Amino acid sequence: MIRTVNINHSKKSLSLEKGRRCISSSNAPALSDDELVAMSVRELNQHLRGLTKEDVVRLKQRRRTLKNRGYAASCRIKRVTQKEELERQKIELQMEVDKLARENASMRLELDALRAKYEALQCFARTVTRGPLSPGKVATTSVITIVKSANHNNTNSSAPFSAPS
Amino acid sequence: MIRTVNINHSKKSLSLEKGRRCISSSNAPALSDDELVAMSVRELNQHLRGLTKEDVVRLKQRRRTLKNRGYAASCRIKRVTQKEELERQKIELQMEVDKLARENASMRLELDALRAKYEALQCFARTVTRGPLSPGKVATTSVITIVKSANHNNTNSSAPFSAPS
DNA sequence: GTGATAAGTCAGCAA
DNA sequence: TTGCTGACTTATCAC
Repeated sequence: MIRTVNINHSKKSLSLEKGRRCISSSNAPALSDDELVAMSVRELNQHLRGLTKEDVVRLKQRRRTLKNRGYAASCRIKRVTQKEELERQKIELQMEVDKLARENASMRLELDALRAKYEALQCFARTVTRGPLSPGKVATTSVITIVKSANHNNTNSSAPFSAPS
Repeated sequence: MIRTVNINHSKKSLSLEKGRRCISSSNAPALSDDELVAMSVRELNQHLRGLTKEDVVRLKQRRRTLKNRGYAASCRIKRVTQKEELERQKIELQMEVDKLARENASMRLELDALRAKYEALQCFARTVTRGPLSPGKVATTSVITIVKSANHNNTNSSAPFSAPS
């Protein structure tokens, strides 16, 4: 749904003279939309001198309408800005989730590896301590074997030296 | 910015008869807005018999305008729905971030504790192996090799049998 | 023709 | 009075 929007929608002049001054029914110079909308109330009152009460009302109404046009525009801009902001925050959060998930995974690996190493060392320590007779070859073999299969067990078996949390 | 909106904005009837049938300039019964907008083209054509070309155009235009009114309404609804959806997703992501961060923190603690335990055990193993008898250099060397492959941590190693965490 | 949407108009609220 | 926003109308686009 791609839409190529014409930028032609803008500035429907409320004065029928395409945004430039003109001579109204009286002798006062009329105002362009831009001038009228940018004018302060005090300035406006000065331009109101010598106009029909009806003309005054009309001019004020035109000013109000022009102002409303601007309000509507800023309202729309605000709306899209807020939406973009929400989307931006969403992307940001998504990236944070990804980052944390990666950290999490790598820590989990590290934890598992360390657990395996710990168990291996613990096994080794056991053999060493309870076998004062022939500690040599048996111990070495044990350690190497365990290390090679070092990924399986998750939690601590109660062991002589361990201090489980 | 809480606004109590009047639900009074609705259903400005394009037919000037407050939404009920009336007798038009010809003898055909006029249609309410709801009827007109819900009507299929075929049904509409049947109601168009015996009307001025001008009336036909007017009726079709009225139908189009009524349709547009509906389109505008669904456009607004869609807009707020999407915004709510974005906010919902944002909250969801935020919760996921929190959850992952908690997991992360607890794993980090666990990791540190395990590292400390590992170091303690390692210390102990070293003393035992190189202590009383000379129990085979091979075993000792093996252990030390494994120890070196452990990613070195800064966590305080304390007494051999202490139970950190 | 039908549906959607940007811009503009108006009503009505809030400050 | 000023600013904002919901509903409506109109113009315009895509299909």
